[in-house]
Amino acid sequence: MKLTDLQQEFVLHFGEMGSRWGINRTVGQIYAVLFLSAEPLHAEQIVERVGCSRSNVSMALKELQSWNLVRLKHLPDDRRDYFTTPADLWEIVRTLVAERKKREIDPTLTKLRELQWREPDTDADAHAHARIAELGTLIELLVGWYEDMDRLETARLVQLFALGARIQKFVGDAEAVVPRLKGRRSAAREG
Amino acid sequence: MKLTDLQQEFVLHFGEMGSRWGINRTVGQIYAVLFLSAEPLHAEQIVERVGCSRSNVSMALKELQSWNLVRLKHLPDDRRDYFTTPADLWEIVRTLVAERKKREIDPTLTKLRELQWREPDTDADAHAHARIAELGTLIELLVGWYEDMDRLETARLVQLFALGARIQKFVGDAEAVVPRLKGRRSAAREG
DNA sequence: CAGTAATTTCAGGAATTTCTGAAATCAACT
DNA sequence: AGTTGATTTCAGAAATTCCTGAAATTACTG
Repeated sequence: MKLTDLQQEFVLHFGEMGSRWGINRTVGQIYAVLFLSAEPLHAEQIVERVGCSRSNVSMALKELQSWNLVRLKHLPDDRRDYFTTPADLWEIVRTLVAERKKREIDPTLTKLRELQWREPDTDADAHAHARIAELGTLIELLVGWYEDMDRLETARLVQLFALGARIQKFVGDAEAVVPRLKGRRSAAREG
Repeated sequence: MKLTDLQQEFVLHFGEMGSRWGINRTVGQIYAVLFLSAEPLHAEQIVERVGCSRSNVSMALKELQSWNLVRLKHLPDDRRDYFTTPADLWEIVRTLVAERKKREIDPTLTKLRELQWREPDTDADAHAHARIAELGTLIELLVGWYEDMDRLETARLVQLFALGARIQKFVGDAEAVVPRLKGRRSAAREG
């Protein structure tokens, strides 16, 4: 089956965006095809739709699997591998964020912590050392927030995002009632 | 001036991470050098520190400027361009998120909206069309939340991130008092 | 305007990434 | 074990990205 114009355009767009998203064109296109398809697809069907070589599809699927972005399925009496993307878009978002964090943030956080152990050698190092520490603290704050959010049920997550800045109002109110909220942070997190 | 071991290691790390972050090694290294430096640096000083060609530094700085990640300074009686990164890390985070959104999200959102106009051609298209619409809605929700957050003062932002999941408690409470919060969303956003 | 210092541009070479077809591997069935 | 069909691996070709040195440009100075 060939793609409709609508689908074609979506697929080509994902291919073009691929490089900005840190994946290559084929991977982007294949993901798009799977994302749009109502049915799981096997490799040969993907070849038809994106028009690249069979081996390229194989490699791209491996890449998508390493990102946990596709699921492998099997049909009865058919030994081919079929692939899909999750129906739930929030699951996709969670996966995407988790994987990007793992690849783009975690190695740096590890390195920053490692560098913080070092005593600053020289005077000029003092500033650099402080800067590294500050960056580490900031990233830890953001990662901690993310981990908190990731634990929430999707319904709750949607609610918070939909609230947007109006969340502030509640926090402001609550702070008046429960002062020194910040001080309680680490204790509360451990629970 | 050569870099200390501490600085060298940080700079090399940023160079290596560059490809995962969608920038090249030189750009990553130069950013790292500027980030650590207590003083603004001119191009020749950067060449000394990262050990690449003068022209490469020029191109990399242009790239960093296109990301708004560096600031240009001038010293009295010195016509060279000096570069720094903002002292405030939250400003850096804001810039980074804004630029990544601009490059990685906005073009796709535009495309999705464009494709939603199209009538689904065939039956198979119906599913694809629905999927595209769903994705558009999700991204709009996330972008709306981001824009809301971006309007907040940094102190407020830090407060919210530090709260993490405990924010939920307040929202839950508030909902009991002000029901049908969701329905009020669009009206409130326009304010 | 000539001279000088700083920066930018750019053609082409180096390095890296992506893609392909052929061969190898794997797994189910006889 | 042998056959068939699906998938993976991999060496090298193709494409892309990155980097350099030389030349051009910009902008200040005397």
